[in-house]
Amino acid sequence: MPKQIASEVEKSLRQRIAAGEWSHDGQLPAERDIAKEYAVARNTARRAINALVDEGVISRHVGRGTFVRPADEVDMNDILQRVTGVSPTDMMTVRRLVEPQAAAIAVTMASASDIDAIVEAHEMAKAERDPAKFEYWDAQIHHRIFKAARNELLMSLHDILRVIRNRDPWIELKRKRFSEERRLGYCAQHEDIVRMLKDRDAAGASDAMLVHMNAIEMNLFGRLN
Amino acid sequence: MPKQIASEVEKSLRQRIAAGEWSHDGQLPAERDIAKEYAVARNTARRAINALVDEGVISRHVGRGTFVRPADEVDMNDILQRVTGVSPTDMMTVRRLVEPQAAAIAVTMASASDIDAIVEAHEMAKAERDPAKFEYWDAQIHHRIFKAARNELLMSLHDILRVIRNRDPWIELKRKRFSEERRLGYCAQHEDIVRMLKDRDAAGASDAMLVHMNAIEMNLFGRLN
DNA sequence: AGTAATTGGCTCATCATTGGTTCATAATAG
DNA sequence: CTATTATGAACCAATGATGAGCCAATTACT
Repeated sequence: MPKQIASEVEKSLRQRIAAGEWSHDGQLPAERDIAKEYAVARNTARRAINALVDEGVISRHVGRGTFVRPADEVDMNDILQRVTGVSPTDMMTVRRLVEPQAAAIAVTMASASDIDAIVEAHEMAKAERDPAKFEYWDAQIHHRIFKAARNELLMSLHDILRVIRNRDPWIELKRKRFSEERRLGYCAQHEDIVRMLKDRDAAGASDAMLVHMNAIEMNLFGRLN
Repeated sequence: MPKQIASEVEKSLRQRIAAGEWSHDGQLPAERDIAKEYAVARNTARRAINALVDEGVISRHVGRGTFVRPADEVDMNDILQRVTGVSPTDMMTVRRLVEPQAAAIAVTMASASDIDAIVEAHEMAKAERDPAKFEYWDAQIHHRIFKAARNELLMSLHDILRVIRNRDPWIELKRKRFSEERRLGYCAQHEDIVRMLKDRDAAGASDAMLVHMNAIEMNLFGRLN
């Protein structure tokens, strides 16, 4: 029964690596030997090893062998830990840095349907007076702009910012500083951004987004940093 | 007797799933085996299973099997999983977007000792001809510039970029495109950046960093995107 | 310097397993 | 009788595992 033997092998290898079995010189046995040890085909062992390589746990070199990679001085988990408690000021600084440029890139990369999707989110936000739902469509506008930039990494970075902003302290902050007046202000700013995107005006989109970021920051802190 | 046998089976399966009978690896027996176990036709077992799939309790995959649906939480780990496979082009786009601005912020936020630390890394890089060690100090320069910007989030984002670039495919790419000539070019560009930082020239630092990013991109791809 | 051995990279044909689908037939409920 | 459900069988398509072979980079040996 072919029940993902590869992932079993992968799990086992990961454990053995973590246990330091090959920490002496960092070299794992040859693929052919690993396959023999687990009594599987070499291709199966390879798939297991591939997963670990993709994860960055090990590295391979033709003619030399497979090696345990020295742990990054900074690993993803540490970053995770740090990033969750980031301050609103830092967040806004980064947003002000990234979002206008993302909008500019979106201008050059977006397809017509990307623009349509952004416009749709904007229309939804305009029509929505309930704070929570407006919040959702607001986030969608920004998300879709990043998506329109067609850069996976950029999108992922934006996702990280979003996740942070959905954490508890942020939700409180946003709720307290929300008003119908401000909602209308945001909508007007979104309108400008969307127009620039439609006009394919990169500099204009970037500027409009910066204005929007500044408005958000003013509303959150009562000042710019 | 055959009256709603399917829904009897469905009920039984639902119970067994809830009881955690297959929670080990989440895999249910093959349809043919379930049918055999309940002594019903495969189609009957299928109808029972269909109901659970429609409910979202389980999911099926041709050639693999039927699985208890893992609770799907879209969180930070998923994002980080995604970013690990990002393309060099996307990476350089983001670096070109972020690093010049980070340099500009660093100009206004850096303490004297922050600048010293950057200068030190630069001196070390200049003195180091071994590719791997130069690579290290090169990374340190950029890292310390981000650190000088004194923004936790910005630093974390940069760390994420670094971790990605320390993955295997990137290491290969960097190694192949490395030469002493290019090392000297990088050093000269670093020199410019450092000078602007010392002079507290934000626009100059940003420009110098952009020049550096473009040089890296040229070396990696032979062109700018 | 040149050669052989080792090692990862890659492709291919093949097989077994598994869900996806259809169909003709039989049994049961209303 | 009619409609629904169950049965049993067959075939399809996707997936994963296998084993074999060859290539290319690197190392080790002569």
